[in-house]
Amino acid sequence: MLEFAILGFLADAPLHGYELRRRVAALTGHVRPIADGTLYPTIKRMERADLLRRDVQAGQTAAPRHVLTLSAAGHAELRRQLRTPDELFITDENRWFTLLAFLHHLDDPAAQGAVLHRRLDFLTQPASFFWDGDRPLRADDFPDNPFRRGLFRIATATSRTEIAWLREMLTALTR
Amino acid sequence: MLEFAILGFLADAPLHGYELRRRVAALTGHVRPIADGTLYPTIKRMERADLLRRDVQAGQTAAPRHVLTLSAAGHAELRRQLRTPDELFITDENRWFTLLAFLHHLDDPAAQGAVLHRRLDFLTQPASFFWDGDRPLRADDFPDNPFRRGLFRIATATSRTEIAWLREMLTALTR
DNA sequence: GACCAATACCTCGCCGTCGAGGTATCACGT
DNA sequence: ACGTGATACCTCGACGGCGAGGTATTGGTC
Repeated sequence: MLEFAILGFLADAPLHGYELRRRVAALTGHVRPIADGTLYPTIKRMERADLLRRDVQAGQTAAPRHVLTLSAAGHAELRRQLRTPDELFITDENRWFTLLAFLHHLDDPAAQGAVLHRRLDFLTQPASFFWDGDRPLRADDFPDNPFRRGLFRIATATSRTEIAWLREMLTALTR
Repeated sequence: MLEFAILGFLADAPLHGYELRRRVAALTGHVRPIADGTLYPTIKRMERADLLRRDVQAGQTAAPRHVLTLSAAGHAELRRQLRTPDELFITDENRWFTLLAFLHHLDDPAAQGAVLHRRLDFLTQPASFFWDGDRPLRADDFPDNPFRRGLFRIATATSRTEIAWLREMLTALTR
């Protein structure tokens, strides 16, 4: 997840770790802040895997900045993950949003459309938060529980908006 | 997270592990399926912490079922977590939805209202997925990136719906 | 009678993330 | 000259969750 976000942001532009941290925090950290102790080991791991290059820039600011640049292998890995994302990236809203933030890096409208289609399929499947055996429960099944009713109301509104957008996008992409 | 969902479902009714697994999967697994190897060790941990009791029911079905019942300490722990949730439960949509699913177990309208208010405060804060220094970027800042525009459109619609619902609920709760 | 799927529970090793600590430099106020 | 806050990077122990394995029983099929 974090690795994916790093690939995405570095594909936008080379950055040093601290700035990367701020951007990742804004994108996902709005929701789930990212710790120092997570970021730097991840960068090291990606460096060892040759996904990125590190150029130390001494001077200027306080501490020497390590400017991170995506390698060719890094670009390839980003495109691979964008083209064939894990199921979690389709179903988990946090991950899906991150995917969407970088989908423009996949320079192939058909492949982009395929990804959007997977999300649309997921959203249009019958689903519920609660079941009675095989019967999906709805808001009306909780007349005395305003919180669960709210849950359904918010989820329905969100998914309607997104489905509408996905249909628009798919029409535009295949035209 | 998983522990919280278990507390919530067992507060609804005593369940055996397998059924618990299905319910947790429907609530969060819609988004993030939960593995066997996560559930059972968690149950054990909670049993050791006296949050729940286990009664083995031999016979009937295939393997002997372990019916799990929330203890008084378990109920207290659930209420404690509902009353003073970690920040992550307010900001992360997945966690927030789980919280909402069980907020009715907090039998105190004022405390319920306080939790809703925290969420409302979070949603009405200025926020963006992307920043240019201190300036939050908007959909119009990405004229050539339909995916990021979509991101903004979906996020805005979701948050509007939820804010409206929260305001309604808060009026109803304090009346 | 043999086989297989479904039910139900369990173990273990691995990995990503967190949180609390630490280091060093520069800018700024007093 | 001194302290403080911001910048920037790093380490390490702990923990939650995953995935791949395993066991045992029941009920149905060939």
